[in-house]
Amino acid sequence: MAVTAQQIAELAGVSRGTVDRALHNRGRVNPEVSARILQIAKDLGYKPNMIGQALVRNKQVFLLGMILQSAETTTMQDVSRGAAQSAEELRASGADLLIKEIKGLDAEKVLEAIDELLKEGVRGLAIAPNNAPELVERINELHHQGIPVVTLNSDAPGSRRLCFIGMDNYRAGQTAAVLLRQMLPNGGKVFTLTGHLNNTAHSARVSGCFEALASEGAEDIQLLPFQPCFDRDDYAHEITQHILQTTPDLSAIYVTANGQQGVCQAVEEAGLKGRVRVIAYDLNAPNRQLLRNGSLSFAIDQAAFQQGALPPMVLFDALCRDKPPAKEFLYTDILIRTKYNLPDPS
Amino acid sequence: MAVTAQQIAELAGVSRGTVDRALHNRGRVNPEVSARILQIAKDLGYKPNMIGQALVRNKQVFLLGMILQSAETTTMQDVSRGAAQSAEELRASGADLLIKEIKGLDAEKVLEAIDELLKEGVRGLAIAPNNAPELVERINELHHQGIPVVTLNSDAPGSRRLCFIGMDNYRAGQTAAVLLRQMLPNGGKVFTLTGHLNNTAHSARVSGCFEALASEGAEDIQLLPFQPCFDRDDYAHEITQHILQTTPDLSAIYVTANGQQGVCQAVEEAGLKGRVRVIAYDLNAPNRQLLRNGSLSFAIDQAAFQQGALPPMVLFDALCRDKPPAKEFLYTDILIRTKYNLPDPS
DNA sequence: TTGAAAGCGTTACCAC
DNA sequence: GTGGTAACGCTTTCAA
Repeated sequence: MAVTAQQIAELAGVSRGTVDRALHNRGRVNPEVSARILQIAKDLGYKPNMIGQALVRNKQVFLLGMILQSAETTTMQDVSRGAAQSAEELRASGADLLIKEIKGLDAEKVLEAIDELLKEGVRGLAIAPNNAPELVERINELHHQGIPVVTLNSDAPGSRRLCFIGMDNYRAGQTAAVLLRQMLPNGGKVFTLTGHLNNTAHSARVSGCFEALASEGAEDIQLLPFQPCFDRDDYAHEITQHILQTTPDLSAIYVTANGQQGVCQAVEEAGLKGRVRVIAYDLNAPNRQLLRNGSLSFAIDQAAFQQGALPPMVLFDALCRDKPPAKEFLYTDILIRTKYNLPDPS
Repeated sequence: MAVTAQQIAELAGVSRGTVDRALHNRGRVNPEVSARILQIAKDLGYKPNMIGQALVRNKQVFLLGMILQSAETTTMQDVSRGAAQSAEELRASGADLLIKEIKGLDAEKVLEAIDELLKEGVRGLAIAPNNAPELVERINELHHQGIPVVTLNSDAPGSRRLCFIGMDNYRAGQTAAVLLRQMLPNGGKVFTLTGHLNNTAHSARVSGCFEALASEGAEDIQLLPFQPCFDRDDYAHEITQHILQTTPDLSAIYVTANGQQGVCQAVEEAGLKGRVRVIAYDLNAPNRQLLRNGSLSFAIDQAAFQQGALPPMVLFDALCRDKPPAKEFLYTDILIRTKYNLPDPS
């Protein structure tokens, strides 16, 4: 049987209440008594019983909050499902998770959501900031108020967030490079289509790929200058049509953001499906379809479920178990998807 | 605030004890009273408080058991880590997990471990049976005794286990086929090296690959007859040496079991590293090294951590929350590894 | 500075 | 069949 606070109290010749105050440095306890209690606790290897703590937490209200932008996307829906699972598990520990979903990208709404959640009394916050530098200051304020913040999916660089949980886009780009290298043993021309030029995730996916190919000495793979399509399929379609005309010996297209449907459509219309290979990101419904019909060779997927499931747990551990995250960057897995290793759509 | 058994008791004009018996069909309660209680509970949407239940479970002893064979392998160590994490989480629900690790494959020791765990009083069992048909009967006995059994990593076909948690090896084979197809756009000769001819996992990996290539109409990929190396690197080395001599235009080697080190060594000795591509299974230390130095193009990895983490949760949900697993086959993810998307070794 | 007691929600046990 | 009571381990509050 595990050691209880009651046993320590008896050994120290004091009451449970005193033991509790001593163990948690709540003050109002004689330093000598406190020292004796701490010593006994250490000797006996006292670990507070999580269920007892949960019971007390439960009778009060212990809230955590999460704010998701682009909630309408497949990726964020997976994130949301992961968060829901953690919420369920946290309920067994006496904590509740409030999730605010925001459609599209809107830093203003995020700031509002933060205020609302604070009003509800959340003790910690998980935010998917998605390249909104205006949030950095707010995150720092929260840190100052003692409200830990975890960023997920995309980071808020320069802020005092507790940690970031998401994919390492640079490594994802390197991974794409390996796939290109394996697909093109004899070299070839590769065109890269990116989303936004000022999006750090998209940029990292490009540079990771380019630099990995360079460092592998893949001179036979010729990288054409990359272009942005602003996440739009119509622009992607137009750009791809043009590239296919001007570069008839194109071997592959690397798409770092949305636009893969426009790309694949243009490739198919040109009768080049299967000959011009396409690599894209994320495992949404269109990409599942494109993988199945062979338009897409590979999709690089982020572990979105994990990105939702981990943050609440990290916040809880930091707040209730005095266990800050092991690392500042908790990178989630980089998943390579083909038509045969698709997980069940959830 | 959530509905409590106490509130139901007051509304029904009975005591908590009666409510408890009624809600859990423990008998010794007037059918009419029981019906009234159940009706009220339903109307109020009563959900038993998990923390209260955990508290009671904790004062008794609630044990689950897990038995792992081949505990010395990297894969099983990952499985073990996953199980340890679940054990930690389950402690917050008042349950304990006992893990028995067995080195190598030994059905006799598994049977002994089952007896030991039963003597300790486990209420459910997770077993990695690894192709030991002699366990089927024992699993059926356990089922008869009301002890649910979950198989993990490998299944016990024909037994009354609650469910299987592990990789779909046939789909993994299909996934390997896609990788081969992508690497060999112009076709080529592929040699398949398997482990044991009577190992269902190895066989499924072979047939999944062969049948996927056939169904894709990949006639330009010529599949040489496969051979077993009995999981031994020395045999694999010898076989590969021979194949490389007799088939100088070999394009790739597909290794479904252990032996990849022998294969890669032979390829390297023949000066064919990078020209003859190799695909292998699992992400152990040697494979990490082989991926890094380019000997291995891809490793197909099973989500071993999950295979350890899920079974205790499934057993707990089935036993304590009356939630049997959603499906008979809970397939874990099929992960494609390259040198750049390796997870941190844990 | 300390102690005593209440309370969280459930289940188990023992009277009746 | 039923109800009352104790118990789990912790935190909190109030009284001393």
